[in-house]
Amino acid sequence: MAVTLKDIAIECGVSYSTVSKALKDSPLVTEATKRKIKEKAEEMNYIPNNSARSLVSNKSNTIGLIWPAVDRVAVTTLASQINEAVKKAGYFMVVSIDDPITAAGKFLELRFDGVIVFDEGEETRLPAKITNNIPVVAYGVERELDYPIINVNHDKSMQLAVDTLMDKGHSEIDYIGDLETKDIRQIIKKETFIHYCEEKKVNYRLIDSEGLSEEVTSNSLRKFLANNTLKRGIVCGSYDITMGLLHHIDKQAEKPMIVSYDNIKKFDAIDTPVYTVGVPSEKIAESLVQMLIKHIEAEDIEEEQIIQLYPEVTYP
Amino acid sequence: MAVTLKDIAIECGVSYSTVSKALKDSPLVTEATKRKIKEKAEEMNYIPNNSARSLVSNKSNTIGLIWPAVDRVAVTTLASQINEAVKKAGYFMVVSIDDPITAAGKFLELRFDGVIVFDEGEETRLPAKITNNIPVVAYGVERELDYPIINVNHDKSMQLAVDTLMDKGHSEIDYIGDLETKDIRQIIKKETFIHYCEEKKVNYRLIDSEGLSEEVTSNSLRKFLANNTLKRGIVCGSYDITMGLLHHIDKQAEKPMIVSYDNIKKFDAIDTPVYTVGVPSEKIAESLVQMLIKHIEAEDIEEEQIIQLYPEVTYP
DNA sequence: TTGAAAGCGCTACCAG
DNA sequence: CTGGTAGCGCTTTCAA
Repeated sequence: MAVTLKDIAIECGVSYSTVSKALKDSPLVTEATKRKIKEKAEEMNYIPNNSARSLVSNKSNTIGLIWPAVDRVAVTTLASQINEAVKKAGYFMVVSIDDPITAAGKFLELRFDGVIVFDEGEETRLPAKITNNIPVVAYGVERELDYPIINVNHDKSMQLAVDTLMDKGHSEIDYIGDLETKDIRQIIKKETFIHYCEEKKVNYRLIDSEGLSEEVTSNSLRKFLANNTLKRGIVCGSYDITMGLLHHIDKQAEKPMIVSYDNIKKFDAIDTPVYTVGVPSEKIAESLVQMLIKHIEAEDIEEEQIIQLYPEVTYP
Repeated sequence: MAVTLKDIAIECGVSYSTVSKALKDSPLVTEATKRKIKEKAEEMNYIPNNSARSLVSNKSNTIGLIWPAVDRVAVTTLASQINEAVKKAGYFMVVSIDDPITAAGKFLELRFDGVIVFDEGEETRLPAKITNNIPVVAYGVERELDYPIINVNHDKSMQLAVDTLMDKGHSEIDYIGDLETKDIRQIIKKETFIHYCEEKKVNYRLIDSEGLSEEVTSNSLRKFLANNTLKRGIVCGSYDITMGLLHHIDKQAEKPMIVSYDNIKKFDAIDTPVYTVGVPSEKIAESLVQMLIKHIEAEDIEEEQIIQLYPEVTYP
């Protein structure tokens, strides 16, 4: 059915190993034959068979991203940036929104070259059975894993957030975030906020967003605001949470100062200026991909398992 | 490196073709040998090589979803539902956030069994060069394509929206949507709204959301509301646009009646009740996958190229 | 510079 | 019921 090397070889009157070489731009083939073969291939609409290639070369040139929670905006931005970085490295990226173990298993069967996983806790820990067979890099929080993990230091971000507010004279600060959660990132943010405020003698309150999405935050804040008012300095746990908050203060004349976690460009589109803390998402993407490629291309490098990335503050 | 059928065969003292059959649960193998082989395979952590399989059987059991704009909430919901439907059909789904032509080309090289593409206009039209070689189904608007497309009848949805408002006594209606766009879905929604209002002698206004995201909508509305007030009946072009609108009317005591396009469960999470029109996303997913599978499993079925799905109204 | 041939891991067919 | 074997499309030696 589909055009193969052999078909091209016949058309060109050469052997199919020559065609193979020509199409890979091998120096072992004359420019003239190369050109002829390439033209024919194009004309015949040749599409390389990755399965065959992968079978013999043990390389599929594709990497898999495991991303079960498709719907958080900040993560979405990261995914696009990872896609770009992967492309730049000469690979193709594909994402699965299945549960992590299933996805990783399938990636293995498909003989992908590597996988990136958004680490969210125990449910996203990939078993050794899998990670022994394919390079894996995680994005998350510092924890013991048998594959490298990029730590974006949520704690440092929160300290930076509080410092930023204090610098502007705020000594009373509200934290809006997901309080009742098992998501380790959220826990770290909350805990660090508390400890750091105590250390710095800052008056603080914790306000539960009751989840991570904008809608739940907005609803939860409505209830809160029925009997309370917000302080003049606010730390938000994420982009989506900030959006939920903005529902309520959008039309307010006197706006509070908001420092939000998640350092993504998307904040620029918002009308209300918001300070932002976190590792810029391009840096995270760059770092993840570099690490993974290194593991794919060099066999068992003895490397630090935890890569530290440090947050920055941005003001639009 | 990785365990192969041969390795298992040696361990079990059988031929590797027997192992192949046993692992596929073929009736041609005794239960006893089957069990032994399966156990050994498990124990040795055998992972089938999809490349090899695909090479000989011409089947990868995976389908690709092309989804370049990762960040619209309604679409996100659809993607998860497609993933579920694909799984139920015995396939694995993988998504690419690359541009459609690149993605489709890669899917072809990877010898995936089919592709689903979110059709948004000319830039997402897949060339015959590709579609001749792999079954494709699109989700979008009725248009001429050389592969089947699921039409969710945006026009009918808009009529339904206006009817719903009229039923409740509204004779003045605002439409909030992306007005300056090349996205055919947005155009159809807007145009139908206009024509239908004229036909029904409804007083209407068009308000530009200046894009499809919640943020831009919110900003644009802020400007609008500086000099205007909204009518008591509003049609919103999408879930995200509705969210943008809610920024402004959240705290209002007297709420307008909102009918939003996009029929997804997510609306249930919102505090303000919103009427919803559109084809429920589970139905879209189901339909897309069924169609694709049909094309994968039966060769060139002479089939209607356009599948019509009709909208429903929902009130939480 | 080109060609021949082995072999990647697997399925499917045919022989026993 | 089990084994042997051809061959899927390709890369990669090795020979010519």
